[in-house]
Formats: sequence, structure tokens, C-alpha cells
Amino acid sequence: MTTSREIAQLCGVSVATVSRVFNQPSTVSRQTRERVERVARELDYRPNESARALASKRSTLVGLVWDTDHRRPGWRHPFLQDLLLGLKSALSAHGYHLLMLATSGAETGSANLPAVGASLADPVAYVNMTRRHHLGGLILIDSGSDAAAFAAFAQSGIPCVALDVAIEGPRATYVTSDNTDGAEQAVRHLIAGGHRRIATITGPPDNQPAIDRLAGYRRAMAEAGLPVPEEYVAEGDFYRASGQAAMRRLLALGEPPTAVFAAGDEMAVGALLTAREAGLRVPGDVALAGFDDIEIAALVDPALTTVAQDKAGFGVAAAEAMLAMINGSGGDTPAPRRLPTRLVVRSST
Amino acid sequence: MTTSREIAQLCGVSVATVSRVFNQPSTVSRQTRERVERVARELDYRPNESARALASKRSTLVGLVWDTDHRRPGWRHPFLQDLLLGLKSALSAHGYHLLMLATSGAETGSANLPAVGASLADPVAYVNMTRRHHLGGLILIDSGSDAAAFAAFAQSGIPCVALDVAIEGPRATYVTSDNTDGAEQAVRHLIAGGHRRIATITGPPDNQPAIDRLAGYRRAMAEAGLPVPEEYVAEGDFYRASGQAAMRRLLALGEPPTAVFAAGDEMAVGALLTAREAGLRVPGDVALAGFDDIEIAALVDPALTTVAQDKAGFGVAAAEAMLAMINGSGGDTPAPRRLPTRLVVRSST
DNA sequence: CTGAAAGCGCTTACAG
DNA sequence: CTGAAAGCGCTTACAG
Repeated sequence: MTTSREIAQLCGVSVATVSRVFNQPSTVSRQTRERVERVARELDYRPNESARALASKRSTLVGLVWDTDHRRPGWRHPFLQDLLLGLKSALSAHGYHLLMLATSGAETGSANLPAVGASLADPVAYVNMTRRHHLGGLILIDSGSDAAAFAAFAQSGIPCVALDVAIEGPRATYVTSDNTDGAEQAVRHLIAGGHRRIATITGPPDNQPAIDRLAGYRRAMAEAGLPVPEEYVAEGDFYRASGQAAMRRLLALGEPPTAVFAAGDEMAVGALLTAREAGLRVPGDVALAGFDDIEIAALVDPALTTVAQDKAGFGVAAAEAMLAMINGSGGDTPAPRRLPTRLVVRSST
Repeated sequence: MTTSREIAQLCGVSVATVSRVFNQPSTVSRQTRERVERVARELDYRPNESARALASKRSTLVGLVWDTDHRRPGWRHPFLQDLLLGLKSALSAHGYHLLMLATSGAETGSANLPAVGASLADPVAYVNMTRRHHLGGLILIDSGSDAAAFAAFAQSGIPCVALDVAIEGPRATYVTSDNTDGAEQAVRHLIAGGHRRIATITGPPDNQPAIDRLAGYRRAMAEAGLPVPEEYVAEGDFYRASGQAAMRRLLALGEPPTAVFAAGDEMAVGALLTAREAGLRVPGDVALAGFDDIEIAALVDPALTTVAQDKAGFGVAAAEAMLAMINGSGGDTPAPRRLPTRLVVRSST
């Protein structure tokens, strides 16, 4: 590994000048700058990240908080792969790397070293990791009910971008899909298909996207002047089994719905299975729409009408917000972003 | 952030002693050690990672090489989420974090700073990143045809663990499923079901798991004394569309197979769709088995018989191999691991 | 068993 | 525009 000292010697300048060429190029004369740049390129020089972070207190790392504790409900993210891909490529384009922060398992840490992993039960641990590594900020992926911990991060002053959960703080923002609008589109589509008895299967009541999707359902129903009897709002938890259970309850009703909007595709698939078991034709006897457009949505029979999110765009938007805060002058925290969704009509409606 | 200096002052010792308590505890008297440990715990002290890495030349980071260049064929990993989960939790348990290394996009790097991202076309860039960040090693995920680049990493002396691709080098090893055995199990199962005309849809011919699965198919066929006409080996690329195309070719044969083993579930699903289109009943007219046990395998109709890999165990095994090399005395590179697979019989056979 | 000192490779005021 | 110097917070021979 070539060091700044070697470059400096070869160019007949001090290491300070070499450093300036890469950090405040405008303060260096064009002549020296070009000389240093050329030699650096030839020797494939790049500053040592540990030294740079130590001296400048800023690294090129952005932390990812994604609690994978087995003991958590830990629902699988509907599109983690695309999300990571978007995050990573947008960060990469600006020279940043994504650090998946260790989460403390039961017996984290060696016998001697203090524990290294963090748990969302103890947000301070993450804050400490952020400072020890001089991370540029934290990207927060909700794994179920991390809102409280995320709020703590947001207050710490560390740049934070949360996905699908609203946070606020001096340097905190979030990215989400326009869940309300997406749900509204789906329910309007059902209404346009002639349905009037339309039920919904919701996500967990403390989950923001779930709340917003329910609001979209209610709004579309209200717009059309359709009633929403209490029993038509069946609670689920985004998992398939809860969709099955909710669908059984709906079908057992005196006046069962002729259409169901499930706030997540997994639940929609569960509802589909239950309808099939009950001998109902989909969409003939009951129409079904979901949310997320996960891979299996297109594959079940009948293929599921659903609301697609901009999966990779989600990651890109989060990365952009983070970079804006890192490079920004400080006061300019980006506003929350609400990405548009798109109704994908298939044969289940 | 409390520093080692503060701890030292509070304990009335030198920073050297504080450092020793955490790095070579046996060289410190029990009395001082306990005092330092207590104070450190009270102040929630943990060493600054940048400083530690700079001074010791070793960090608590392990790099993940996963090329996500859009221009690559970039087939989606069949179970990236579980893989990451396994990796992350096993690394976390030993205080290591996973660093997703930036890949150079088209225009990586700011105007002034040298480009930061690396491309597999230029393995040296990754090697440099490894040294600049003092990474403990590199975990290599193949995204299609990275074998050449991976071989270069393996020769660099950096601890490397590849997933599903065989590498060798002074400190290199790999983890894979027992693909041959898994395929053999699947094909034996078809044979046991009375089939004799059994075809296979393969993965790319340069892909190691694809090669091994084909070998397993051949072995099972040979064991049973069944012929394998050339046309019964239909090449695919692991994607669904290739499974459809291959299935069409197989069905057009003079003597079409009565059973097909696809070397990947996506292709098996493609084959299933094609069979359905052709008006064939599965498994009545043609039985189908896949490989991977991805989520949709259980969901298609009929549900797919397939070979399940130990998804999270994959990540754990890779992490363990890496940790063994990092903490090992040096000479002891772990032997490649071949994880057992498990046949999951469903209704497509 | 412990401390003083050098050093890891940078960055950043401070002078000039 | 440039350099000398201090410093970032640790670790690690080297003495004692």
C-alpha cells in the first residue's frame, strides 16, 4: 500500500499538500495538484481509511441497522434484496460503503473484549458504534416494532434515514411508499369492478405502512359512499398465516365480502389459499388484491392484483437522503420522501 | 465517547495498560485488570475502531464482495436474505461486522477523490479496499461468472471464503451445498416413482453448482442403469424463462421424458408453466423436481418437490470459516465445507 | 507486571 | 500556495 508520504516524496511536496489535493483541491496550485494527481494515479494511491477516519472523524461508511435477532418476530422484509441493491449502488456512486452493524446475540463479545454487537433494546450501543467507527450515518430498517429505538437514534443528532417508519430529529428523515394512495388505487379498482362489499385485511396496528394502507382503504370506500362495517376490517400481521385466519373470519360473516384488499401480498396469498380451500373461485366468488408485488404475486393462480412499490428506488432514495445530510452544510435535512406506487392488475380481480 | 486515556487516568494507570487489559489480559495483574474492566464498564468504554485499526492493522470488519452491477447478468441470489442473516449473526457473535463493499458504477468517485468502488473486472481494487480498511477478510458471493476474479483474491493472501464456487489459495476456502448428492436424491426419488425417461434442465455449464447437480443426475441414472440420451440434458441458466424454453424442447422430443429434474427452482417453475400451457398434468403426465427450495416452490400448484439447502447455515458456515482464519495462527486454513441437502417431497412428483 | 515512547497514516489549524 | 507541527486514539516493542 502506498502512503501519502511516498507520494509526497516522489512529488517533492509535504504530506499536507498531498492531503489537500484530495480534500480541498481548490487550495492547491494547479501545477502541484496535477503532479500529485498523476503520481497518485500511477501508484494507485488511495488514502488509508482508518487513518483518514481517525484524523478527520469521518469515514466513508454508512451503517445499516437491521435487527435479525431470532427471538424477534422478525418478519422477513418483502424485498430486502432489491432494497440493498438500490442502497448499495447509490452509496457506491459516491464512494460510500454499507456496514451491516452487528447485533448482539445472547453471548456477544469475547471473554475479554466488551460486547460489540448492539441491540435495539439498547439504542445507545448503536450510537456508540456509530461514533467509534465514525460512520456517516445510519440507515434504519424496521424489523417489526423498532419505532421506539429509531426515535432515539433520530434524537441523537446522527444522520438517520428510516425506511417505512416516520422519525423526526435534527438530522433524521425517512423514505416510504405512498401507502395510502396505493391502497386507495387498489380499492378503487375493486369498486370499479362493481364490488360494494369490500373488506380489508390489515397489517399490525402499530405499523405505519399498515396504518396508511388502512387509511387508503377507508378513503376509497368513503369516496364511493360505501359502508365499512367493523367486521370488514380484519387484523393481520403481514404473514401468510394471518391472512388465512383473517380470510376465514371474513368468509364466516353473515354477509361475507365479495372482494378483499389485503395490506400485504403474503396475507393476500394466505387469503387466496383459504378461498380456494373454501371452494370459492377467485375472482368469481371473491376478488383479491394485495400490496407489495413480491415475486410470488405474479405466480400464484390466479395471479394477484397488487400494488407495486419501487423496490430498488426505495434504497436509492434512502441513500440519496443520507448523502445529502453527510455532504450537506448541516442545516438542510431532506424532507421525507413518499415514493409513488403503481397498481398492477392481474387475474385475481 | 470516552477514550482509553480517560480510563487510564481514572484508574491511575497508563493507556498501555488499558490497552493490554483488552488485548492481552493475561499480561496484566488481576487487580489492575479488574479495576480497569470495572471502570470501562461503568463508562461504557469501547476502543475507537479507527484508531485501533490504524495501530494494530486489523479491524473488526469483514468485507462482502457481491457485484450488483446492473449490466451484469446478475442473477438474483436464490436466498440472499437468509444467507446474510446467517453471516451477520455468526460474525456478530464474535464482534465482527459485515461491510458491503462498494462496487464501481459507471462514474464512481467524486471529481477529485480517486474512485472508491471496485469492479470484479479489476480485482486489485478490492484487494486495495481490503488493505485500506484493514478488513479481516473477504466473503465472496458469486453473481454469475466471477470465478476468475475470485481466484485472484484467493491468491492475494487475504482470507477469503467463497460461496458456491471453489477457490484455492494460501488462506482461501469455500462453502457449498452437497449439490451432487442433492441432485442424486431428487433423481432417485423420481426413479423410485417408476420413471425411466427422466430428463434434466441444467444451469450454466460454467457454474459449479450446476456442474455438480448434473453430475448427481447422471450418477443416479447410471446407478439405476437408465440411459441418458443427449437430448435429455437441456441447458438453462437458472432463470425461469430458460426453464420454459428447455421444457418446450423436451416436450417436443420424439420420446419426451415422463419426469424432469430442474437444477434450480426458478427453472422448475418455468417448466411447470410450460407443462401447464401444453395441457399436461403435473405430476400425472410429467413429474417435476427442482433445487433450492425457494419460497415459491411451496406455493405453486402443484407444490414443487425440491432439494432444500441449509440457507442460514450457509452463511453461518462461511462466517465460521472466516473467523477461523482471522483468529487462527495462520497456517490453518479450514477445509472446504459441503453442507448436506434435504429432499422435500411435495405434490409435483 | 507496568510505563514511556514511538508509531500507525492521515488531517487541520497555524504560520509564513 | 505550502510546510512544519500537533494531534486523532489506539497498539506494541522496549526497558525496567
